[in-house]
Amino acid sequence: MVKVPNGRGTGAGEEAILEATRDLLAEKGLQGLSMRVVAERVGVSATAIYHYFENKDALIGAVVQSGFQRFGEYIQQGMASHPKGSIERVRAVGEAYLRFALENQSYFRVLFSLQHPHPHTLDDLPEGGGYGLLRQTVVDAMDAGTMRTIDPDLMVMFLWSLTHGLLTISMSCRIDDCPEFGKESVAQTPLDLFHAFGPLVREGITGPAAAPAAAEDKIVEGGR
Amino acid sequence: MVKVPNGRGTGAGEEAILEATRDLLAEKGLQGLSMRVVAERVGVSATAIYHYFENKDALIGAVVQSGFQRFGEYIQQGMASHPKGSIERVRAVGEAYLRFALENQSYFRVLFSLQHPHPHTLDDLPEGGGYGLLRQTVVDAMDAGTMRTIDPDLMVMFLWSLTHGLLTISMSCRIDDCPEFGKESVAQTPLDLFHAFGPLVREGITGPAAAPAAAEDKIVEGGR
DNA sequence: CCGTTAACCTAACGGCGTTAACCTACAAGA
DNA sequence: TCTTGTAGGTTAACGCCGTTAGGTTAACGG
Repeated sequence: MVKVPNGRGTGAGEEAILEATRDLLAEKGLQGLSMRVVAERVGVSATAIYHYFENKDALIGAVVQSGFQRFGEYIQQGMASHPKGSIERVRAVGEAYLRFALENQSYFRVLFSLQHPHPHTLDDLPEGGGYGLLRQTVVDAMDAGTMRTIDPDLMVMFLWSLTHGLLTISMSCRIDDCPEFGKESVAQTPLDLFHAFGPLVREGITGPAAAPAAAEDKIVEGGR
Repeated sequence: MVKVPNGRGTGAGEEAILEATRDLLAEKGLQGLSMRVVAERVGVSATAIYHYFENKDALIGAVVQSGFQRFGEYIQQGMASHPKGSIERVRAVGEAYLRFALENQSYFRVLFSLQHPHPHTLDDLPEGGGYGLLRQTVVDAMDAGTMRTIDPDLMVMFLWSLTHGLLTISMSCRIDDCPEFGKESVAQTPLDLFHAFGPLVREGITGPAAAPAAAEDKIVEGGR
């Protein structure tokens, strides 16, 4: 049998449920997401969902999967904007990471929730949850000589940690109504901070290359 | 009136409730924490808690506060182990951060939850949630010349992001049953990774201070 | 002794995830 | 054509949950 369209009811089946769940997640966040509310939006009773998903966790898990899919698209788009092997491409991947998180905050909060770690491993995610893409970008840059050649996995973890940490710290403060997080002297938005990190990432925290002379009074770096 | 010990019952009041909540959080995590369970452990009815805390959120908020207190103690202990102004002290603060997170995982997951950001700003936390301590450490290092002199808040955000990101990425994978996260070639535990980051943090991702003539190489970045 | 009040209690409400049991339209096989 | 299987639902209910309302008790201050 080849899955005939619809026996009867109103709901368009699994995809309709997923879509409603995605929308509700984006609108109300994880708190405002209950089986009954999802069902109401789809136009079925709450228990109908259990014909498609084992339980609420599985439903959210499916949404998480598609969230990582979209995440991967952001990353790939970032990569496409700069030539292979360039350090700019590496930075663009980071920027895409930021863009995804900021434009899909409710998603991001669930994908990287500290509470119920959903997929459990990187390997059962599309593109390894973006890991594979970033890794390839890093390897290319090393091959091209634009980046120090070390264990690529170490480099990936370094860049990923930095970017992810920046985001999660920002979001722990509700990002918008937390003016204290970015102090006056420093860039305010995560994206500004990300750019301001540039010299530190390239040259390290001890100082540029060798010459302290290069470090005139304030390197604060305007960013854009 | 000066708060006479106990009118009557068994429970030792507010502190008993807090202690039970802390314990349950450490044992079962946030999921396993309900008003009724807390009450049962204390030996009172669920509604008794509402005489001390406005609601569940307030209760957890109080626990979060004391969690940050303990967090600050870890940081201070890390600082105390190395001389002021040394780069080792900066690293020790990061290590203390890791130690706290790994030894108090359930706590950490709540303190930095992406779901319900509890304290909302750094300023109404003891020690600014550790920010103040790290900042002082950084300023000392800059004064001593062991660290590049830039906007200290920028430096703090850099170091904090890196460490925090490393932790949250690890913990998104349940840390223990996620062997994939640390690939074979790379250090396995977050602490190992933290140490492995050392050269990258000090010298940057472009390479060790080999590059002599300042920045002709690939400093294309800068802005845009 | 009396009033106040802190520190509890029980009962209940509405919402949650989930299970059990039932229904019904349709496709396919006999 | 009739039977049967099944996909796609339904309602009712269970046991949790956070929270509210309202009552009770015991110690204290005056």
